[in-house]
Amino acid sequence: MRFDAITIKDIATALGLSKSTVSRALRDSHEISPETKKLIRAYAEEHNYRPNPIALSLKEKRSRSIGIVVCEIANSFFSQVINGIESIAYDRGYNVIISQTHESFEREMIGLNYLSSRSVDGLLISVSAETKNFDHLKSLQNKGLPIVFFDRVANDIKTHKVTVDNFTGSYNATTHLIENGFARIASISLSQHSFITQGRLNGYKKALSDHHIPIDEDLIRYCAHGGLFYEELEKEMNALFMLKQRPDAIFASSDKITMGVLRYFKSNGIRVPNDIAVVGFSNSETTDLLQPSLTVVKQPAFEMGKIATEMLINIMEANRAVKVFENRVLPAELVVRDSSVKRTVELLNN
Amino acid sequence: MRFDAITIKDIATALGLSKSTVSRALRDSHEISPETKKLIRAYAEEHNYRPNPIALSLKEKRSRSIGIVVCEIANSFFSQVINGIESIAYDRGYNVIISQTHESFEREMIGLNYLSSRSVDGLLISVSAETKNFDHLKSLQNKGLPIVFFDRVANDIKTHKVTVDNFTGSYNATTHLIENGFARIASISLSQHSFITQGRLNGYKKALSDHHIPIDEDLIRYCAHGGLFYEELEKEMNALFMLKQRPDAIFASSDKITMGVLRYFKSNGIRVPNDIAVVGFSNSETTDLLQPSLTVVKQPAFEMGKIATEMLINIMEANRAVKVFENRVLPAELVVRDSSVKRTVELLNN
DNA sequence: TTGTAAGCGTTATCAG
DNA sequence: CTGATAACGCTTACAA
Repeated sequence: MRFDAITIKDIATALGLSKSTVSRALRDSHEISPETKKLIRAYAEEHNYRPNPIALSLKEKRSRSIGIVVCEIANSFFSQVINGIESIAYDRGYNVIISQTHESFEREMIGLNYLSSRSVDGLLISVSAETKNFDHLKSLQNKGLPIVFFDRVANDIKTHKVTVDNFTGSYNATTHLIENGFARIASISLSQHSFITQGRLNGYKKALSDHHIPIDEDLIRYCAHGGLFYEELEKEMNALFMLKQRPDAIFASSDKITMGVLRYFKSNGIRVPNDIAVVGFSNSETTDLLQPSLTVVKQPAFEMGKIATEMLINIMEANRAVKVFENRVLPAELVVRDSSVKRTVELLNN
Repeated sequence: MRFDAITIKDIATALGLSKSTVSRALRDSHEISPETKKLIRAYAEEHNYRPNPIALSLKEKRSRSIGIVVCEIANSFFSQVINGIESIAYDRGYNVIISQTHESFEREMIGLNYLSSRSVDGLLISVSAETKNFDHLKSLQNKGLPIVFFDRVANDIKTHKVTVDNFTGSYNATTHLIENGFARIASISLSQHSFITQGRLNGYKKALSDHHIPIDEDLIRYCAHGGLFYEELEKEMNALFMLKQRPDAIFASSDKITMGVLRYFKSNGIRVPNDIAVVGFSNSETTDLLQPSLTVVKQPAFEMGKIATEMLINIMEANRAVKVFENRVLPAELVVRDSSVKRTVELLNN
């Protein structure tokens, strides 16, 4: 496909045929005689002919590629989603191009610009923690770009969406803490305006009120940059630990934040779960190896990627404009481990 | 850039000029009068004109994109490398397309096929654990595709390479274990033929022999698939623990394998470092939070990505064929934590 | 059944 | 200073 790439034209001249004949033969058109076909295909095979996808894109005005926008591929949740996306996309003949925002709105814009200029045929996006305004996405959609949101969605854009049941996930996690004897439960999450924060916070609050525990706004903290910078998280944690009444448990609502919380405890000599219990959203594959093993709310990330991609391809390949959109909500799973259960003396030595 | 994308032709007809004039004005050619330029640029600006990169690629026979092949983006080491790659690539006006092998030779071939057919202008690759034969890469290179290897390189392909000093990294890790009183040190690494296994194993062996410890081949194990499947690793670990003389320390030579080893110990109730000490190659950002905190050999992943990309772009943009290649070796850092140091009684309770 | 020509968006060459 | 034309690789009316 490079310097010496063979083209249809080359085949045509070599065989003394026309470009169109060759093109048709290669696409197995019925209007080409079997012998000619055979001849052409043999030659193409022998010379390892590969159609030039760039020329095709130009002609067909589509690239057979899907753009993905996530904050960080280093985040287990997102890398699992990406694997799900790829598993479907490749089967359906699409390739994916990944763009990272690193939780920055500006980077999101740049990435989006690139992807759309690069003529992706569709977009799968989980917006950055900083993103409050969705006009840029609306405008892309208005220009005809099919978009499907996953995880961090834009409420007011009409399209397919795949999310996890943030409310129930948090509700269960919080309830679990309450049932294990914790009552001053703090919450630390992404930026306040974020879609997932809303759901997760509501689940947390509902669990508290269902158990007649008053909601203390001092215990509810946010990280505007998703805890991508440790300092951001540290500030919030410090605030929490300066309270006259310290929390006895903490519910962390994203992978990055959960790890930051543990790091904070470690560097400040705060022991889990003795001094404070922890439950966090996380899809990391090593949470069971942590000290102590971590109770997590786990999302079906791979599944989410698959579903989002199927939805997207459905829009892309639809003959008429899709008007009715689906809002798919997947269950989150609570995995109970040691970080959220009061230790008995026996366990101390392990 | 989609359905309603404005083109040079549109501008030309709207302004009653020719395509060439518009094209030239947009590229700020000196042969266009200031007024015409102004007019055209104003119109282009107003209508948000963006050159179509696909048309450009077709014309220029290059896509301004770089292909990346790694085993898994979920692996911290590789996601850090990718961030390094992006940091340079975007600055120099290149975009990146990522392909994952999941340690499979077949997938590597498929990905490579895609990337080359997609006309990437250059390739950055760390081969899969299964890859023993490099003919496919040689042939791509012969077709004119610039390639730079990082981390897992192909020895017999002549091009730039960036690796870490695997030998010294392992030597230091092993020496550290020896100096801390361990003598039956096992090694578990990627497939035997892999470039990095060779270096890491040699460092391990040299450290042993420098300290007059005999090399016991029973203690040297390999994971042909890089420990991507836990069962693979479990088998090797079982073999190790079936020995009459069990190892008292283990040196794990990749991120995935290191985590697998810890998981093995955890599920078999083997305590670290009491029952066995552990040092492993890892770039994971949570190794300090593990139980116990993990002593690691850490690679300058981001740096490696940056350097590899600079090298690649140098080849791609060179006016004459590059004949002299560089083999850059970066230092690995040993981070000593608890998993490799015999515990005193005081430490037991934390 | 096969060939010719136009077009996708762009730039380069050559005229004017 | 500006315009017409060809070319990149491919598909597809339309002609033959």
